Amino acid sequence: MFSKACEYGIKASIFIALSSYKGVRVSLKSIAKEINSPEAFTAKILQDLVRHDVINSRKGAYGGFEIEKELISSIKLSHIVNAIDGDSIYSGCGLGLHTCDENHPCPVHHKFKSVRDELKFMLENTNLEELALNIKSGTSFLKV
Amino acid sequence: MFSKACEYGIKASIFIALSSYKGVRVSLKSIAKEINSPEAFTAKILQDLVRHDVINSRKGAYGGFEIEKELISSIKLSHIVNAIDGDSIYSGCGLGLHTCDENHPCPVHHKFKSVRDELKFMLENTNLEELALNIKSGTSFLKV
DNA sequence: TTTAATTAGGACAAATTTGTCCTAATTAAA
DNA sequence: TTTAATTAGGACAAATTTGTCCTAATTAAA
Repeated sequence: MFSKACEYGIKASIFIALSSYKGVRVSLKSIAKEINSPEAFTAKILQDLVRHDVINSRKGAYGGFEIEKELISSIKLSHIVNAIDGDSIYSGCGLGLHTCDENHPCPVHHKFKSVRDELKFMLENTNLEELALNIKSGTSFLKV
Repeated sequence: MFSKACEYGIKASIFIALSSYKGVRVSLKSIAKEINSPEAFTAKILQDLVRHDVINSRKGAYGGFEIEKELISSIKLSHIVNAIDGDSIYSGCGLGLHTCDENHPCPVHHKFKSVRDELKFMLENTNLEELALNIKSGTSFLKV
């Protein structure tokens, strides 16, 4: 469904949010350990998220990644997915046609519409706060 | 959403179904032309579909690909997708966790459930007949 | 039986995604 | 000012997906 990069990006963002609530920046190292991802590859993805203003970074000693507490609830899954994979999952034709719309639909266009719309709605209406809280309460898990 | 291979596989199957209604086998060449796909790569995908009993092939002169008329309406999108991509789209964890279920859900498990279920339902309840008929009537299109 | 047309399939190449390694730049504490 | 800890980012490598080329096997007509 998502690329590996996107999967790591989502998990990393949740962990950063969780830690930001406690007011502590987290290092690449601890993120990679916590979400069970390859460190250097995760670094690239985090750079991407920084560039897209999803997370903040601070270089140097005592540096790391964080998200402003007040912003956590306003960051949607769609922001993360868009930053890393673009919007091709829920826009773009299911069968890869160059142009595919109501006037010139691919064979599965209408069949897919509700699935894509629901996916889009879900991504745009799920925020980092709720995901982080579920981790905190032990209702969901970041690895294994 | 799907792999390129799967996109080609779905489009090819629809075209083969369409032609099989007319009682004519279609060659790889004409399939690739009709669905605008690379010929040799399409060949591999068709082999896969033959092995999975989604379509039939006949070698040699006057050979090509076909589907038994009576079976067309019983072939679901899920059969094609499963043959080529497996079932990882609608089973398998959205964040790539090894084990992810009700007892040990990833952060997006419940959020994704309805999307995945709807996708699964759609794939399992859409058959080649209806897709082929829409092409025939000009309601949908296989290329551009 | 010969020939032309066709699928099957192996070997490989190109493109993309995933992942690694190394150095530069930066930061805060000592 | 020095040092240790850290992100940024370039270059590259491995793995996977996508795509190509070629020959073998098969088929039906002539």
